[in-house]
Amino acid sequence: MDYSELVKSYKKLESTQSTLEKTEIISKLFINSPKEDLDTLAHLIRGKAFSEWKNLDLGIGKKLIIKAISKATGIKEEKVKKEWKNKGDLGDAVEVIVKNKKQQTLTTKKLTLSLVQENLEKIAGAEGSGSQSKKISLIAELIGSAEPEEAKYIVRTVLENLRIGVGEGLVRDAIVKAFFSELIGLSELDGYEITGQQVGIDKQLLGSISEYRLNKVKEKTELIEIDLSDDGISKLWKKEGADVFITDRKKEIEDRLKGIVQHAYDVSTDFGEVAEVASKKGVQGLREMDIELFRPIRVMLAQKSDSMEDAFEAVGSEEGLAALEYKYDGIRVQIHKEGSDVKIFTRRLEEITDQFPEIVNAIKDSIDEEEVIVEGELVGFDPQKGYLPFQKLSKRIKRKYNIREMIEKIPVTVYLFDLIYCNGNSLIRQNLRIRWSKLNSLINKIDNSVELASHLETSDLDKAQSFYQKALDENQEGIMLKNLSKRYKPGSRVGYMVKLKPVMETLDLAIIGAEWGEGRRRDWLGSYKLACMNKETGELKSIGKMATGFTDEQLEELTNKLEDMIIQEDGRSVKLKPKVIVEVAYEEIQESPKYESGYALRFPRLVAERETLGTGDVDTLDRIRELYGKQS
DNA sequence: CATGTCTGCCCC
DNA sequence: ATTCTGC
DNA sequence: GCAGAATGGGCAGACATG
Repeated sequence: MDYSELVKSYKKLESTQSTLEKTEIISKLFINSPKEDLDTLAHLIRGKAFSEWKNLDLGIGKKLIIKAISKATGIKEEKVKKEWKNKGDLGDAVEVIVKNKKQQTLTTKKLTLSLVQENLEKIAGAEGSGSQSKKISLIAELIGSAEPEEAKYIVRTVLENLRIGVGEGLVRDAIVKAFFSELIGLSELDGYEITGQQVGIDKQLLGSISEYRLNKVKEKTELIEIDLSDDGISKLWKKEGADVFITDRKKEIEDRLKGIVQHAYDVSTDFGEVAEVASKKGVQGLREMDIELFRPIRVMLAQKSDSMEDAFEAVGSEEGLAALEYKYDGIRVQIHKEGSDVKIFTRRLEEITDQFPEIVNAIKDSIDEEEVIVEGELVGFDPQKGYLPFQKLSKRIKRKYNIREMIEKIPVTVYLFDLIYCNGNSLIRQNLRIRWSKLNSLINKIDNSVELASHLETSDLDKAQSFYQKALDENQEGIMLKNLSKRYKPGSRVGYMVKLKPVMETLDLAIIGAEWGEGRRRDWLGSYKLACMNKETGELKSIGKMATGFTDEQLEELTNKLEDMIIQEDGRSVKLKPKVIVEVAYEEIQESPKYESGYALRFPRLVAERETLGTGDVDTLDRIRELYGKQS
């Protein structure tokens, strides 16, 4: 497939916000794609170079892209940066630059999907001395062969930030639409006992089915009237002689198909594979895809809750019963074991087995079952000092050297809370009650670094409150609440699993700088540098940046106000007269190697603008120190 | 060889 | 991680 | 309610540079 064809679709996707339209555009691409491009297409459509589980990195960021653009076009880096600031997007910038350049040069070779993919693979494979310049050359080569619009999307793809509003859900729906529009093989779906070959098409889908496909359908189908819904089926197409019926239960069937595709993706984390199986083996093929040991599946995520009452409301079963667990401040891990082989994965499916050899051993000792996948939180825990802050634990995550030394310096414990797979059986469709009790039964409770998460099943709010308090007293983040009758849903933020954390005090801080935004924030200052007051010297000291919590309206207002206070501009960042004071929420104060105050905020976000305050009213460094001291 | 810059579907 | 936005 | 987008601190490692 020519890259230009994909680019046409990118453009359309970027220009509409309608999910139906987007699904339609993507599904057409899938339908028209040659078989050998399906895999590449499935990744590129989301702006990803590779499938997630493969652990391939491009190692390219904005700084190197600027060099590549400069190299490909002969435009100075400074000018590229200027255009970037101008457009609020490096892709938009390169488009303009290439457009101006094109007047002088002839286009070289035509870009195809496979050529783009090939270069991306070469980029990921480059390492060692001189590898950066090699990567830059490979990108420059693509940009050099690209039409302006193609260059735009190549740059965005390399940055893995396509900004066209296509995520996982849309690709899933598009796969359903592309390969199962006709719903041939309806009989394979649970609950529908249908023999023969029929085609069910919803009114909404009619617009998208091509004449060619319709005729194909006619060729191989034989009309049988089936009452799929309580209301019966429409005869519209029968009158015109097509063997197609319109069902009012389209949504149900479609949801079922989406569920099948979703499950296939959840266990494979690879839309390329899902698309290929859907195309070659159909629904049955997808259904046969299942969890495989040592191939991590996507984890289930929790929603936020504001109070214990809300939390119980969200997850409580009929009798108001819920499972409560500590929310440990560590790393979410999924651990696979087969005999004496153990692998540890993070929630982004990165493997961190080598970093935690003591956990590998402890798992072997704690679990006798041959094959399991368990899930838990890996926490820094020192028997002498108690739980360690996340910052300490994080020193171990990406470590390649001195691993042994760190086992003693930063000891860890893993608190298990879920069982996903056991001896050939996936448990994700089982409810939590079953998964938790089975997990309990297979953990040998011996004294090592593997424990079960602190867990309480109750419907009593008072008991829940004291459990929550206990978690906080032990320096954990809060608690999780889970519905015991619900299944494991990979990759989803589900409402029946919520987290509850205390509301932190807020700080009043001065805005002393900012950075111009990108994408939807291209016209606004999108990130704000904050400072507290050193009372002794009367100086404002930086304490971090804040970039979330405001509405679009607030962003616009703030930008307008702050534009008049710019003292100095340097590329994308501006220095500001400290006039605007904001109330900022955060989760924790951390020691910082980066900011003047020596501290930084963990997860800072805007609460409100404090229009009545001036720089004399901002919180002092002394107060920050005091709050920091109170944390542990 | 020491230091600085950049990167990460990084971890949170 | 958090938060807002549009569907 | 969901998915998507835009952004936070800080860590180790990999290269580039001098």
